[in-house]
Amino acid sequence: MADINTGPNPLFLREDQLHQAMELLFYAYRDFTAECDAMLATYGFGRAHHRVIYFVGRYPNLSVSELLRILRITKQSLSRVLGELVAQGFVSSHPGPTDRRRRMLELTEKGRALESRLSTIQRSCIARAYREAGVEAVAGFRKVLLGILTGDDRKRFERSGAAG
Amino acid sequence: MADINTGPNPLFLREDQLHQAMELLFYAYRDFTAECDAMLATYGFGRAHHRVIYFVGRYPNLSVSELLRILRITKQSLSRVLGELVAQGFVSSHPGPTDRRRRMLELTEKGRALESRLSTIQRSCIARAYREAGVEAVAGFRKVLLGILTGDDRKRFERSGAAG
DNA sequence: TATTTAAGTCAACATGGCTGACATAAATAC
DNA sequence: GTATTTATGTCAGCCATGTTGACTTAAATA
Repeated sequence: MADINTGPNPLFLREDQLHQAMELLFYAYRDFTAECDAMLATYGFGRAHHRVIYFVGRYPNLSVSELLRILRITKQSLSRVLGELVAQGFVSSHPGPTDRRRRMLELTEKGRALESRLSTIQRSCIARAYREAGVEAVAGFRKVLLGILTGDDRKRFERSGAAG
Repeated sequence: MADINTGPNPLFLREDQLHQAMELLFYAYRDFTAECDAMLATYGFGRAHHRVIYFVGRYPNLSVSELLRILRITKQSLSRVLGELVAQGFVSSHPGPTDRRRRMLELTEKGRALESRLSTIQRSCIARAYREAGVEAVAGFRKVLLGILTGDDRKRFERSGAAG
């Protein structure tokens, strides 16, 4: 079997590159979440709480059903973590102005403080990688990740200008 | 530190771009794993089994402790899934030639078949994204992901030429 | 021979997914 | 105006996969 790296077999090289990409994604996700997980643990929270805090912070007045669609989990699963966050005053939940069945979710002051601490950790992680990799690398990074997305999320990103 | 964006408000844009990167990583990981999870379920396996199959396939004769270091889980956690895979004949485990305490893990024929099916799914996902994004984008993608890695894994990748 | 190392095992527990069934209130259709 | 659908919440239980702590065994090594 041919050499993995600098062989004269471009097809095999491609296979190996794809394999490496899969692995990189695993390692990157693992390392990207590790620090926040440790921080969250000091609050008695887990990664699931982080996701809720993140998306509610990013899209204020998100409804429960929209959050469910983003996270792709069941409402029973969400209910557990969201319930804790609301009960402990990190997230507020109010009836929507037009449709009063919908709950408008928002971060409270307390929630924003936690979100900020978590964001700082992850931003510094991404910022460091961006700085080291350079501008063109960043554009490529975003482009490839976008290509992996399958659903509506992709369109949302493309609209918001992330593809550039 | 070089500017990442060239806008009228580089600081704000940068913040937003970093936020978007975090979100992209979440969506990409979610979509990247979804199809395999469904396939694994038909075998009664989960994502944890996939990781073991993947790394044992990629690094034949891996020892248990090396696998633990890669996955960053406890041996008790690993033992559950690895035990199932060995018991059901997907992975073989033999004493090492020099140090007989070490177990050399390998995929069996059956294991390679499953690994192949899973790889096909993920490779096509990455391959599509690569194809759409282009060669330079791919190099940037790998470069940024590498920058996110914190431990030894990074060195291993750089040695193996993944930095492009 | 004593110690360390690699691996395995048992028990108990936490997190965060899942399904199914059911309740309530508000919007909407007929 | 009643019937239905929709958004949300809740209870109960199950499963996958992570954790800690304690202990065992066999092999390598000091």
